[in-house]
Amino acid sequence: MISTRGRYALRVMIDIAEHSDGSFIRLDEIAKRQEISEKYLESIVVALTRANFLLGLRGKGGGYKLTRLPSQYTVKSILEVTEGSLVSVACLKDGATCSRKSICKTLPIWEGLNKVVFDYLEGITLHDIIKDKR
Amino acid sequence: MISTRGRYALRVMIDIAEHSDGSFIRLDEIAKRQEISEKYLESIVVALTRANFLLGLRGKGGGYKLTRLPSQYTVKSILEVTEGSLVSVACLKDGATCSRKSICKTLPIWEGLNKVVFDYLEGITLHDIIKDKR
DNA sequence: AATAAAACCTACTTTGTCAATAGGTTTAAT
DNA sequence: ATTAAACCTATTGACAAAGTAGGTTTTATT
Repeated sequence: MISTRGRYALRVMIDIAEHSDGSFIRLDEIAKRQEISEKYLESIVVALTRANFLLGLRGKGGGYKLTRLPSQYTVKSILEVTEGSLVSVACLKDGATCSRKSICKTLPIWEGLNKVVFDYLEGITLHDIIKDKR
Repeated sequence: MISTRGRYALRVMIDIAEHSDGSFIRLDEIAKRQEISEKYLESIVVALTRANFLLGLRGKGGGYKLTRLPSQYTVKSILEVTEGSLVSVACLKDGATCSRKSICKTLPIWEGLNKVVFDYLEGITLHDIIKDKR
């Protein structure tokens, strides 16, 4: 299940990619366009900035812009930065330890599911999403 | 994200499919083999029984058995019965209403994700899981 | 230098769901 | 009559998601 955090993050990235003409874009503009609470967006954008997905400029005339080309952002990377692990099942989380791991008949199913999801989300970039519009 | 409910349900179904010789299998045996709280399993098995995935027999000598062949249960169907909607994103839930639906650039992505997940889980049956063992 | 506008930071609250537990009731075989 | 099983109802505790509130720092402009 992908939460609002990740979904909003993707919408922000798309919004910036679409409206970017080299200058910085203010968060309140994005919030208005996307009809999302600016305060909530703040916490999401922080994650994107810390991961160097966005460059933030403070003060008057400030805002955000992309640090790379739209084709360099996969949907998967954006979701991972904002949601943490994208893994579909607790058994596959990083520190997960399970005594039945070696005998579990369902584990391979979850690994397969994971792969299918990852491959799909890795195959889509910001560029793919905005290309028809701009 | 698939929760313990659905994952346990799948393990129960596999367990019954593997140990079934036509007779009923007691829940406390399953719970012991699978190392899952019997009480918790109860609430899960109720859902499977109500959906006619299992047949329950009360009283001495009672237990559970499958109502169909293992090849007739897809992983998707088992998860859906126990987890409710398997949908990966709230926007796609049944009653979901969103004013941005028609203009949303991310919606097609979630629809695609859904399809990928559904197709994968629909392609695996109980029989596929147990076939090498029995 | 003062001011305004923007990002940035910290903490809190509310809500809801998951996971599990507890204790009792009904049914069926012996 | 007794025992063993499924079945039913209610409750709890923990945790995370979603959002809110209020203040601090940085930068451009006047």
